[in-house]
Amino acid sequence: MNARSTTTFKRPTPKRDASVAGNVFTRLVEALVTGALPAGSPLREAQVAKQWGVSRTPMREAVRRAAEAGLLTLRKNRTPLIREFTLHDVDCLYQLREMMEVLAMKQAWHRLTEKEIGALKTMAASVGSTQSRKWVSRCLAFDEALHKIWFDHCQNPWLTRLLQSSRVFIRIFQHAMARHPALVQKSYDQHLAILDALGTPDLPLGIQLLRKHIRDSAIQVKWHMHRTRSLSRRTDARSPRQIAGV
Amino acid sequence: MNARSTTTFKRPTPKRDASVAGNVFTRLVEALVTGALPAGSPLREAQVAKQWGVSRTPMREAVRRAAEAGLLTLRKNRTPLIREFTLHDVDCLYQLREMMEVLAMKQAWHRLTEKEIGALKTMAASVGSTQSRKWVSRCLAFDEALHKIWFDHCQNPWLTRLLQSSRVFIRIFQHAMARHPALVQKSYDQHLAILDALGTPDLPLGIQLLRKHIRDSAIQVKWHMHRTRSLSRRTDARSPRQIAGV
DNA sequence: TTCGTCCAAGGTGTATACACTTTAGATGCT
DNA sequence: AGCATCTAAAGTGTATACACCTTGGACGAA
Repeated sequence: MNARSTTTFKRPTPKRDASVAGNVFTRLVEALVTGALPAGSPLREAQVAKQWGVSRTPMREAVRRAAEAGLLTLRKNRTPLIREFTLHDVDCLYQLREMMEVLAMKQAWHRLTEKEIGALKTMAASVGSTQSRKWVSRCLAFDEALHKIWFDHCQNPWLTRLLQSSRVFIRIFQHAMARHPALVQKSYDQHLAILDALGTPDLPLGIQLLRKHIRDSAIQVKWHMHRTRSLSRRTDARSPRQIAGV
Repeated sequence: MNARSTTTFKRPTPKRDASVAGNVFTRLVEALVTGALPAGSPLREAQVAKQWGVSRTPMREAVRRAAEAGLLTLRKNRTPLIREFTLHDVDCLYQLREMMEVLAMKQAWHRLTEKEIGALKTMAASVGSTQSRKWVSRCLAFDEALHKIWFDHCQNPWLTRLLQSSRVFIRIFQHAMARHPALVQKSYDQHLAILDALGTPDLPLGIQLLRKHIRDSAIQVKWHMHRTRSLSRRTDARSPRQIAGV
């Protein structure tokens, strides 16, 4: 039971965060994003802590942080549940995302340097072919880097923080869809269009493209959610219903 | 922190959280808002916990929550500091506030009922005269209730959460200014104008008034901050060194 | 004096013990 | 069998113990 600190601390070792709590939080978020800890299931902090070889204290801190972020739902004196997102949640979260990212883009637009944009274009060009085994992950990395540009240049650290938090939700929604090349491809194309606009002074175009991209993403997520849930409920595939609108 | 049911602005809300951690967090936020724990000073969790008669565990949870909200700054293995807000922070936070409240108002506009608006008008009329000892607190309560209307009706619980968090900052900024009747009066007047628009279908007018109100508030806060800091610097001639760093 | 070193005090980070609450299964009565 | 009740297991909430880090002052050497 005792992972003796005296014996196992023979060496400072990797220690990225240097804090157990921070590492556990990162690991928890990752588990939630990938579905290793599946939505809807209870999260017993003692059990997971034991499994991960840490005490309850840092585990608890991670759980509370995740709950604060909206990833878990807490009930008094009951074990936390991993949040299941509804279609309405998706609408809400993407509405906020659109609002925040548009503002960030406005603030950042005139501060972007040629060099950074060039780096992104290089990255975009090097995602490789659809066949490549790493194509999807490179597309997602490009996605991340592109959005990060206005996250980081919006000159509003509070907005940056909010955007980063919201990214976790996006990653959760994306994760399940990464298996559908058509969706990834469409997203990539839209990112390319935005990137092309970035160098120009045409901010309204950039905003328009960004809005469209985010709204289309929301629709894709909802379509995918609806489809997989229908499938999981009934074994037979029913006719696809229109769920595009709110 | 517990989101209370709507329409209960009558109740003083004794707020039994039944959880030490929750109560401590509430108390901590209150201390930060009122300045009982002054900005810039270190927050030693063991010390405050002892002072408040609780153990370090719930204290620590409260501290981490407050830090997550942006009220404290954490440094690894060092005692947390109570955040001091800069003029730029004010700009940033009010920019976000404007963005979020405008969206909330848009979403809520057509859902407000005559009854609720009537209740607000009653409340507005009953703030009493400027001379009344409770005038300021009634104005602030009216402020709170008015904004709460679109917080609660925006149909986006994630947005509601963000707005509620941001309210803490506003309260901090307001606190110091509550001693200036002229500022409270101006704010009250603007609130009245918004309330008058609420019943009408003229959403653009409402948004325009709201934007103006928020921007004016930001200016007042910054003006007040600048003024008090200049004063404190001049009178604090004893330690000229600590000013140089700013 | 001035600088460097060492050490103790005080603080955070983590582990563990304990108290209370919830829950599920066994038991007994009808 | 069906239902109420009791009880032990399991889980969260809180307190406390302990390890480590940081800091500031005493002390000695240059």
